[in-house]
Amino acid sequence: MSNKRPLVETSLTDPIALVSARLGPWLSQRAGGGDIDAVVRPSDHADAQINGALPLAKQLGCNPRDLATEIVDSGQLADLCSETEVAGPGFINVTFSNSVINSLLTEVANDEHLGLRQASNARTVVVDYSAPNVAKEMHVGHLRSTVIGDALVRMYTAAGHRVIRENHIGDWGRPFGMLIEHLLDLGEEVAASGLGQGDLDSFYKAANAKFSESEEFQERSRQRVVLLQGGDEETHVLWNRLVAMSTEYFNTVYEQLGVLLVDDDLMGESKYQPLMPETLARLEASGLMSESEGAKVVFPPGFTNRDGDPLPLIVQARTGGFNYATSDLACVIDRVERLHADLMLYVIGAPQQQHLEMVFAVANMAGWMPDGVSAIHVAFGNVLGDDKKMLRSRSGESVKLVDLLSEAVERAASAVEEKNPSLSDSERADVAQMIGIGAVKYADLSTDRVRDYVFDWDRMLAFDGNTSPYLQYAHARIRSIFRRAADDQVSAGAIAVHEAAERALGLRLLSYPAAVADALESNSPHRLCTYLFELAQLFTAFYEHCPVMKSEGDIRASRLALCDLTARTLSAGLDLLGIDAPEQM
RNA sequence: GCCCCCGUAGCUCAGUGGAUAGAGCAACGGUUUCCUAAACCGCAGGUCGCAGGUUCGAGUCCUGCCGGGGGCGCCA
Repeated sequence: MSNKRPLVETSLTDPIALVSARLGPWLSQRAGGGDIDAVVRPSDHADAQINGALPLAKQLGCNPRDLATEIVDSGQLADLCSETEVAGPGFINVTFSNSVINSLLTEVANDEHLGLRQASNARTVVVDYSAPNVAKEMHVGHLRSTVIGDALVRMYTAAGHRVIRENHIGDWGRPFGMLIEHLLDLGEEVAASGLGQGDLDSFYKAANAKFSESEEFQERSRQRVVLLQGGDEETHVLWNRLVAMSTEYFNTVYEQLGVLLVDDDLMGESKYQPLMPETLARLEASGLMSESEGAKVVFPPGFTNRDGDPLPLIVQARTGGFNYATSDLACVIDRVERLHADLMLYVIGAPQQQHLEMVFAVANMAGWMPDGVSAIHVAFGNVLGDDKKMLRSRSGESVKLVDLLSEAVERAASAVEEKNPSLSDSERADVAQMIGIGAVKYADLSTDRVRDYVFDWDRMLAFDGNTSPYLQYAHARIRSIFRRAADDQVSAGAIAVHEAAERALGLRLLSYPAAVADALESNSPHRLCTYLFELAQLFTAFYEHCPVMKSEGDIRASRLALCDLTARTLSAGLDLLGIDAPEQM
């Protein structure tokens, strides 16, 4: 039961949710018990359609149209709907009454959360995302994890949950012997000037090249790993330098990208090292662990290798070393027992699926994930170039994230310069930052995350279509109305929809909490993107057909209020995606 | 060989077991003394990869194929 708690509290201002809540108990009583979903959905045929009569009629063995009629005649909908009609095999098409829409809109307009309620049963959600490697460049592969994770953090927080961000950086393991030796060879100051300025690739590559060329360097590196793992003080000082230089660099990227990650969120591989022996001991004690080919392993059922034999999760290598399976298991223990996580999200690429399934399976077998605790792999696909292959730079290397972001801002700046020359240099720079970064993020968030997507500058920066600039522009247009309205001493008032375009816009505004819920429940930010795009389209239709400043009295006050609510909804929705909404552009 | 993911309009993508599968872009045709035309309206465009099955009802669920991508023991 505990894991059936809704992640987003049912909206009290969404008429679809109200109808659903109203009919649920009635249907349940009619069916003689059990939870019955009225299956209320937005409809092309009316404001909404109720589909629940069909499956229930089947269950009760009665005629679906008769049951639909019975539902209509029950009077349950009388105060919410101005029209109800039984259609087809047993659908009920409903039209919400304008007075209900008006009062709900006025209520939402006065709610700083726009109808989104705080979870009454807040969960503790750990979000594992970004995870760059120390002394290695951040590339487009980190973009997806960082951007999707950031959006999820913002959405869960907005829904009232306690969210713990964890940046599981790669700061431990075999390569660090080599990296520390290279640091010593270069001298710390030289290394600092390179790493600090974001030239991580050449540092790593140089170390790697030396490693493959020089046996002497290899030997030093091996010894250095031993020193590092043995807790040698001088080695740890050097290692700390290396980590600090990298994380400082990561922070500049996070700042440019506008994500919430800070140093307090760092929870690298190294942090779990001390927990590994105990993790192993607990596996041993549980009787799950066995030995295979010299390694300590656990065989979770249902996984097989190339030859069809059981596939082990290796928790201790033949050499005695721990690996990422061990640390991921230690991670589960830490998150459940120290952080008291209810829900653990792993924003990690799709190729890791089997590994994570095995880790979760073993953690479950060991009893480390009790009832009510769940772990979800929030998987994502690749970023592709226009050749439909993994995005690469012209030289064939992976694209540095910083280069990609600065190009986005440059492209946005020239677009803004062309379209709005009246902005000052500093205004243009600010706006270009919001548009450029927003475009990159939105392109990443607006399609189903599990699919690959094609990275296309022209499409993501277009001011038409399902893009961030389009949404930002819709917002900026509304804000410009209020700059003028301020001069006229007019203000927003109670909302009363009359025209079809007003009504359609108003209804969509009321479904903002449902859109957030949809996105959250499937950990799919693109559902929120789709909602915001449709909202922006409905706004432009409204703005086309319904004069705002040129209307008068209550109508103008109502339309101004609709404009204001739309701007706030766009801004809030974009904010949940980690995207800024400029006042002008 | 086994397992996972993806396949929807020319292109990029939405689509919660519900009615006639929708947007955007591109193309075509319109709208401009009008609040930001960076817009809007219209028109066209589909064997939802293929074949079975479950269901009152399948793009959606199940099975098998085809095509693309990925994974499959001591790196993370």
